[in-house]
Amino acid sequence: MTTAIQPRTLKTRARLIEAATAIVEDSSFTELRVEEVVRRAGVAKGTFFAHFKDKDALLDRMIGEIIDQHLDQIGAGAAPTSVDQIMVALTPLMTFIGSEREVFGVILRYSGATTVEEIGPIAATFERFVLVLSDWFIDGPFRQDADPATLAEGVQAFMFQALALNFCAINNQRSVHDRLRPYLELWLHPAKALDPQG
Amino acid sequence: MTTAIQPRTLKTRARLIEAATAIVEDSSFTELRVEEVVRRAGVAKGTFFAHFKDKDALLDRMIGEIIDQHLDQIGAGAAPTSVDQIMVALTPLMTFIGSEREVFGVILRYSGATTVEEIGPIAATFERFVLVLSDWFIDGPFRQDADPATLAEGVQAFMFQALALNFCAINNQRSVHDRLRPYLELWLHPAKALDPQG
DNA sequence: ATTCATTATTGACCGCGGTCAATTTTGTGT
DNA sequence: ACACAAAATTGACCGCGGTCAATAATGAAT
Repeated sequence: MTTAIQPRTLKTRARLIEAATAIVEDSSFTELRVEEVVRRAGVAKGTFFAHFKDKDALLDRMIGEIIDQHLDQIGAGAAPTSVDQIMVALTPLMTFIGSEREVFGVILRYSGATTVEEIGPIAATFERFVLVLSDWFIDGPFRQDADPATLAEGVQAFMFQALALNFCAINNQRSVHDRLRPYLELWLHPAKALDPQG
Repeated sequence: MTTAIQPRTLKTRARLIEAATAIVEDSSFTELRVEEVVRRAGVAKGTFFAHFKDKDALLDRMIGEIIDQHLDQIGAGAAPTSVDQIMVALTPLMTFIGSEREVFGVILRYSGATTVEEIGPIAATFERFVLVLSDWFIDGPFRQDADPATLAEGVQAFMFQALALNFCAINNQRSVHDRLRPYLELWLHPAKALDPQG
């Protein structure tokens, strides 16, 4: 039998990712073209698709890696003790997700996986997001009547709601921050909301 | 000056929409092709793009109309007095949105408008969604410490969260319903959640 | 009826993602 | 060294959304 995976393969894949990264640095995710990637990498078009199922799979990997780096930062800091601190902690990630329509689009498409075996990088980061945030809600100064993971999922939902509305010209006068804060206040401090003194 | 809009125009547009509707009935939104639409309508490809900015604009219109019909139903019924009743009321709309990945995708893309003048049908329905649901939260048996519109936006966010997770193979064992209920319970009945007897 | 500016339609063409049969490269057994 | 099968690469090709200069149809003014 022959070697299952050749060194050549890894080298080519690295070249493709390198080329793609350079393109994003030069312009943006939106303007990334497969034909430009293979041109810079010096390989044929077909080679690209031998390495990535489709263009989105490459973006999935690149964007997933960036999100993971943000989660490293989020997880490394001390657990927030207020909604404001939560928003400060989440800001860099939200800024990235909201930086380009294309990025937001890919994340929305890839937040779900088609089959269990094919859980992509982005989908994985969203599981991780819930794990990281759940820690904040165990014994934190936030509501204790709910499953921490459910609270984390709620924060995720509100984050996307705020970002989606921000991409919408009708109501993008308010910043993502101003939009997210009341959601989180009501979600995480229902008692305080019921009674401002409490 | 000449007539601003010719009868011919309306007729052609109607033929295009008719053809597209027939295709969706025959197959699905996913399999709708512009070339098939113009073939059935008996016009050239360029004509399509003289009537619709792009393919998404047609889908925006078709899907927006369907969502509007669901909102008619939702608005016509009596205001729900429990989370379960809310879910019953929202079920037909959620079933439609979750019926096809393509439908969900178009809605996510078009829930926001690029410019204020270009608020599309789907974006309009989401403003209407908030209006309709806000009515339920004024003087209803739900939390009274929050702006009704904010509560409605929260329901919207959770609806999308539940739908998005449902498209995800990792965790689609739970139904959309089972996923949505705890969110809404915690969102709309924080006091009850704090004290099960209350 | 004829002119003429405006509007609608046409279809060849392009961009770009994605496919696949043919070809080349690679590592292993002899 | 050589043969050979598996793996990697190639590039012509396709599908389909979208463009645009050229052409045709329309209706108002005369």
